[in-house]
Amino acid sequence: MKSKKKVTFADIAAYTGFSKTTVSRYFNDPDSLTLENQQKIADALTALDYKENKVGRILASGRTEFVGIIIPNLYMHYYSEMLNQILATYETYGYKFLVFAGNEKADVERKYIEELLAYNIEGMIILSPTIPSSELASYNVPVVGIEREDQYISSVNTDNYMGGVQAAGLLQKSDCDILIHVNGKIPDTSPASGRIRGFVDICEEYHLPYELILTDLGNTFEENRERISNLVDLLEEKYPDKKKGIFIANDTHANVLLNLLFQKYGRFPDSYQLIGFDNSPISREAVIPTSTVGQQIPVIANEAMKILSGQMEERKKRRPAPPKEPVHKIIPPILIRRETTA
Amino acid sequence: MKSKKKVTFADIAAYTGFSKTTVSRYFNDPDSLTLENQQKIADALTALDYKENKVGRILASGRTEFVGIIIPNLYMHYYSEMLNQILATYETYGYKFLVFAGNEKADVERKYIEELLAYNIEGMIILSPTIPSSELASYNVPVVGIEREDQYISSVNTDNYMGGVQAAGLLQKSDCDILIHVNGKIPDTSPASGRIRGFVDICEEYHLPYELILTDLGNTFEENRERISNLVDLLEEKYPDKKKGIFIANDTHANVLLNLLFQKYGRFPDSYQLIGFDNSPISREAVIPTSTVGQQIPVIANEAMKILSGQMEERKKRRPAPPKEPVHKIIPPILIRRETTA
DNA sequence: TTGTAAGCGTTATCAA
DNA sequence: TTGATAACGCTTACAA
Repeated sequence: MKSKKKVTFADIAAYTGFSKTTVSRYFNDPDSLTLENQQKIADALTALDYKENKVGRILASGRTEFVGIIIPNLYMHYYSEMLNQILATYETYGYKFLVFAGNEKADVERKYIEELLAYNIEGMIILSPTIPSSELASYNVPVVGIEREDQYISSVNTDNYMGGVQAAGLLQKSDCDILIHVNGKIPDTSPASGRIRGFVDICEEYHLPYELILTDLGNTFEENRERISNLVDLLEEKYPDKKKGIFIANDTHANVLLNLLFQKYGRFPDSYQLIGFDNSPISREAVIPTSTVGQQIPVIANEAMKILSGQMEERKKRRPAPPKEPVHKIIPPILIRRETTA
Repeated sequence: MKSKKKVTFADIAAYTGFSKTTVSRYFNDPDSLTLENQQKIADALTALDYKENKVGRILASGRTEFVGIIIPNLYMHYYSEMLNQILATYETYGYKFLVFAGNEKADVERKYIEELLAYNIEGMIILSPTIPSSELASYNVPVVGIEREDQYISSVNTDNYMGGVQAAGLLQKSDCDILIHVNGKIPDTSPASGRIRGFVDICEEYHLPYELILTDLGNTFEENRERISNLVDLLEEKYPDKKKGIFIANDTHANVLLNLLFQKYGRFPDSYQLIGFDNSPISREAVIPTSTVGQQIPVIANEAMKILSGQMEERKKRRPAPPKEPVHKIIPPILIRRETTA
């Protein structure tokens, strides 16, 4: 509405009679000015309604305080909640976030990374599984991956193995006749594959009858629904009089399964036990609150930024320590018992 | 891994024998160079492995191609999906997004806006209802609001009035004895208040018996659940033998209500009809697919960027047109009939 | 079609 | 404790 031109250090300098340098110091090392002069500059700042311009600062100092985020999408609760928690670290670490949703297309994500680099981002957090960590590492910028393949980059992951152990253990306690783990076809390099190993190890250790159903459950809700419906038919045919303990890949799928059972029986039948993964909102909001292996998303988000910020700060030092080996932080899951298990 | 120092236009200029200006022109107006020289520069670029640095460009040109987004949170589907769709406009408009989740605290959001301004963002999209549009307008940057008070800023909103009309119309068709609209206490300035007016107008026009229940339903799932449970008790007491047609504030609340009924009756009872608002994923993933007044989120996101980009481009012109009156775009909702209405 | 030179708003270096 | 001056990497008149 009012002033067209922006107020700069030069204006403040002219107004106060100091040099631009002194004005700069007021911001970056105020103790090096006398209190009196600090006050003079402070007054000028308000008198002229100075607004800081970080672009000049970036150019001169090379520090953008930008962190790039590549996320597969935001319609899955897991990702949106993770992004939410990462954004919240702004209060702690002060880094701003440039966010791209890559939709798991490698070339698209590559383009986004180029773009991020052009803005001199200081680091990246990668949730998308698409681009191999070897390539990410070659960009020569601190990178932290979350729940993705992480051989050549630092990462924060849920202890998926323990999650599988917890799930199998819970089903064991509820006297199931047969334990079933339903999941997609997960590559061994993905942290999520640990869930399967944890589940199997417990079943083997305690000689529990179990079955692994590793099959693509589809990418849309309709596909999920149809395939899980088929699964239910299959299980009821194969184990008609048995109590079935099901550990399913995530809470969204658990919800689909639960709804199918409810529609069929009007309640959650005694012949089933069910446990999901993630502790997504849907697990609480389902027709019956669903048991789940909970990921500690706020903890994961904070650890990721802690590691990243450590690496970014290291780089800014006059004589940075040589880049260390990638750090891999494992966060334990929290078993959440609700109404779909005894 | 390799080069420490970055390659700049000066390096390209030295390598090719051209000036920095010519190199710059290669990027911004390539046709002004001979094809031969274009090739020379292109070769140098790859030979030296040049990576663009947009910070210099921003400083010199004043154009950041940044758009700031202030969003209340990401755990509500509506917001995360809207953000998803806004991010997707990058492919069309090329603007990058700096995202903050403000959690509806006015002073926090103000701080974020200051921060955004310091990075010379060219425009803002505001989803948060917290800061009055009069204040947003005073920042002197193009602003588009979405589903919030918008007197002094441009905006894109769902046609909430029509949504209320559609909901009441659908309930009317299914022969309900009493129509009930459940909503929070919405200020008249919020676009969402139109839903109430649309609902009431139809009821009045067709002389349908109706009741308005405008009460705070709480901010957490547990609060929602308790208050909606009380609501059900109330309704069953007040209208024991009547067919109740309920239009409720949003799909999350509709889901809570639906689950309560299912737990009570083992199915969706004939004495109810139910319609929500938004077309959130939960409306499809509920125990019974739920009817809803659908918001066209991708359309809204695109319109918002269209309006914003128009205003931003206008500002860049040599002689910008005087800032016009705020534009208010209304997007019709789409009635989605599923299994909770006849 | 190409070049010169002056910025853009800070910070960094060296001197005073 | 303060200041002059030179970057930072690019764009943009204006000239040639």
